[in-house]
Amino acid sequence: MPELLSLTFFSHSVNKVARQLIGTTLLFKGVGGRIVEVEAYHHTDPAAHSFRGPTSRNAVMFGPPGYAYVYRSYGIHWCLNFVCEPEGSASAVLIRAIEPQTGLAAMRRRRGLADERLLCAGPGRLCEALGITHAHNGLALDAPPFELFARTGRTEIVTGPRICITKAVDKPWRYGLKGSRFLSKPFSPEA
DNA sequence: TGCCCGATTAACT
DNA sequence: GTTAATCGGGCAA
Repeated sequence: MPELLSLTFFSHSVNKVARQLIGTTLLFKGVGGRIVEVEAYHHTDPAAHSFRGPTSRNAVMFGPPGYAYVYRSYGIHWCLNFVCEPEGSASAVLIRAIEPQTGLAAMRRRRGLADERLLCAGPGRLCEALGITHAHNGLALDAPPFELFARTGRTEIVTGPRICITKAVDKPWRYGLKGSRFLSKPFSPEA
């Protein structure tokens, strides 16, 4: 069985952790799969929620690493982030897509009749499939309902510009599993 | 206080 | 390609 991630895994630079998270297995209440796409958000980055300082929404980002930051996007969807770096850095990794592996029936039920490729291909879709909401904001990642298992074997990673942002668009802080068909959007050029 | 916009998605034309 | 759904934060007044 792969190694369970500890909180110290998250205490490094947000781009390093983002890269390390590709291939990691994420389970929430026993449902989930392999992480295939993430994006890094550093507090000095105008696109980050923490850029303009703490608010009630982003408070968790200013706390210690290894905790879940869940926020509402466009007033509709939930998005899951992992807080990284030493406490106070207010940096986090947005989990954008996973490859559905465990609990497919539960994911399909929550998402409706979506085909498997689209079950978790996007931050909003992923949270809906796993049943993650605002109620889980601030939970530790090394204890139930979360389970995170280190990747095993060789992992080929591709990078590119982040998606659906309007600031700091040039930063190549999107990371993906090379060749995965479960990405929210392809990386270009897809090698 | 009010208005605009966004780390999105699905359902249109 | 375009647009609605829907709400917290930023910023102008």
